[in-house]
Amino acid sequence: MELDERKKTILKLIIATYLETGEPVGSRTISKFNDLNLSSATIRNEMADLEELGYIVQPHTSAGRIPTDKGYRFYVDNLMEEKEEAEVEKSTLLERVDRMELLLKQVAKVLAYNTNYATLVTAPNYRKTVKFIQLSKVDEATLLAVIVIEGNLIKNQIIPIDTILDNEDVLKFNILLNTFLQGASLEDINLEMINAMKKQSGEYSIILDQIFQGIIEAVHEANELEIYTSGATNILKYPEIGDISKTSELLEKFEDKEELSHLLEETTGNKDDSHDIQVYIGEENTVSNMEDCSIVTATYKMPEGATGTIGILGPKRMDYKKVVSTLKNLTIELDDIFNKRKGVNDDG
Amino acid sequence: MELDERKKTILKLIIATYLETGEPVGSRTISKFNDLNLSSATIRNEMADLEELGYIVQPHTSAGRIPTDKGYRFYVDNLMEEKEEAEVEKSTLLERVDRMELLLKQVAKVLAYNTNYATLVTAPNYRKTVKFIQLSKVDEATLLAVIVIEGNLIKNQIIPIDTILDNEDVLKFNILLNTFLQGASLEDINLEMINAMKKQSGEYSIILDQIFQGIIEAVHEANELEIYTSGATNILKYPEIGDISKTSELLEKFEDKEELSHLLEETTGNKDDSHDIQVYIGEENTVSNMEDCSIVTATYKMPEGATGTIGILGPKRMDYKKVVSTLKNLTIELDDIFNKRKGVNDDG
DNA sequence: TATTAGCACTCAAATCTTTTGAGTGCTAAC
DNA sequence: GTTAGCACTCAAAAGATTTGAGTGCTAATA
Repeated sequence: MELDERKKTILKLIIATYLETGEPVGSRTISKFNDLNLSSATIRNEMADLEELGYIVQPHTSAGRIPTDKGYRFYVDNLMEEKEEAEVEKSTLLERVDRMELLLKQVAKVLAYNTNYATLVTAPNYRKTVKFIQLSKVDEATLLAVIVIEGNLIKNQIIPIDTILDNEDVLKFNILLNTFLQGASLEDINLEMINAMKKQSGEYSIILDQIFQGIIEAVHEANELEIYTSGATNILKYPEIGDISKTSELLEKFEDKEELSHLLEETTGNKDDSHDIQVYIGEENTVSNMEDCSIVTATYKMPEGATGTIGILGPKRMDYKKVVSTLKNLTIELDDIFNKRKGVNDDG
Repeated sequence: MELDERKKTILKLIIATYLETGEPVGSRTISKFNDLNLSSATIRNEMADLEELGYIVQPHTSAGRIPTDKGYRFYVDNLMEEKEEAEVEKSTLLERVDRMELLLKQVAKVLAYNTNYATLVTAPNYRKTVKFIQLSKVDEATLLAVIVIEGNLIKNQIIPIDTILDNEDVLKFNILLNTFLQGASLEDINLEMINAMKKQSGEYSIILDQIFQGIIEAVHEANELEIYTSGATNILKYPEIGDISKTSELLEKFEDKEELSHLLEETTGNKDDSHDIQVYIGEENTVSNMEDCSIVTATYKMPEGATGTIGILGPKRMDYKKVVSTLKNLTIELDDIFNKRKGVNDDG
């Protein structure tokens, strides 16, 4: 059986009403919509069909209907038209920030504030290259290495050393490091490369080993997938997600970057949706404890084709319209910022 | 009426039992302790006295007794002897970290993990002086200022500039900045000082203004009271703290650094306790929504007399013994680290 | 005089019972 | 195909009952 127009209308009304109220929707409620002009009995018949088709379900015999995952899916794919107005207020919220890290933190925050859901943002998976390295003497026993990576990601690393270095030594090391590492991709920087570099330069000393060790650590850190989250406590606002213990587990999961990257991996696999917005409803994602949640992710693009993800985690009964349109606006804004930034760097 | 020994013993047993079970404690339970050899009737009489004195209270007529704030207070001050054993496992948990920021984050984390309460740690209020400043060219339009502060607190600041600088300029600025600012206290670095410095050096340019602006911002940031927290979700584990909405408010408060610094201010005012451990029980702290919580804070010391605070936020029914002893051990360890570090810096 | 056994009493919490009402499916009429 | 009507269902709310841990008081005891 295909869904005819009337069934679609009724399904849409049921889901929209349920999204608003959170209560199972009965036939009487739907029959009251003027433009429908159908009695509750007719609605009941239609509802029985919709239930048979798996779009809605009764929590118990004498209750109204609530959407199934399949119902939500159909709603998101076919029935929901997006809100377009909300654009005005949002565009002012993102301040220009020239450090990617701070920018993405802010994105997560703004989004959580706007939607009242938990949000997560990953840095783009761009090829991270070293802009430059700066080695400085902090005191007799300590060096500081600062590594600036394309996108102004900055890593500081304290390097304890055994030997006292004079400024000339430090300068020499600086030149050595930058000669070899400037422009190098972080993935390429490993022990072998550094060994090669040592050989080629003819330099060798224990100090150099210590310094390289520090650089490797910093590079390793910089190369880790960063995930920025915000609004975790919003999860508490939606009791349907579960009892305290379930919510608590979910919250802990949300604090665990490992788990989150796992989640994002899973939810950004297939890019079949328009505008790169992905909606994962209920059990469509297989992470445990999240079967009562939906996850909406959007992909933003950097000029060189690198992409990052913005995600929203909320209850299945989520305001999909708002979330999708907010995400769209935000990715557009982000694309914009990255492209403008690129422009500044190239032209100015 | 004064508390005689027997009353003290009984009060102690009541509170200790309540801390374990979380259930109101009845006379029968207490009378079963062998070394007491009293009937429940006698205990009842004593309990009636203790209630009249305000140390315990009945949640309802036919229930056992639970401690009042006054009861907890007496327990903490006079009845509780501390656990001393737990030391062994803890001392290995703190890795040596040479950046204060990372160290304090780790302290918060370790403490939360050990106690299952929410924890907060403030950086010490030491006189922050500039160790050195490093200005580097990121690209044509951008400088990076790195400020290293005593205690290896590192601040990075991106400074956009209008004019192209060559390396010589940057070097010149570096020397200028370090000549004037090395060893300066952050509080002293403000616009006036910088203006004076400009005058005295005879340097003047728009670039310098932009650089100084950036430095001032970074200094300002570095000078803010940093609070590191961990284990916020532990709050969810103690249902007695309140229903979801109350817990949620508490959690949000715990994410708000402003609020937390307010809280810490309040709870570290009077230092009358031994070993600088402060216990604030229930309504003893006046922050709203925290009347069902207790806060235990400890003060750690840096060599120059600067101090910082470690705090634990948990339910009134908290394992005070464990918390106090854990905090003591941790402050000792911290004192140790700071003193050793100082040693390294001075001697090696 | 302090302690205790005994007993009637209290009251929250657990359990069971009843009522309510929103909602359904089915049928017969339109 | 639509709808009015009606018997039926069942979760949730409200009410009634039972249970049991705990109390305070009194009178007997050491």
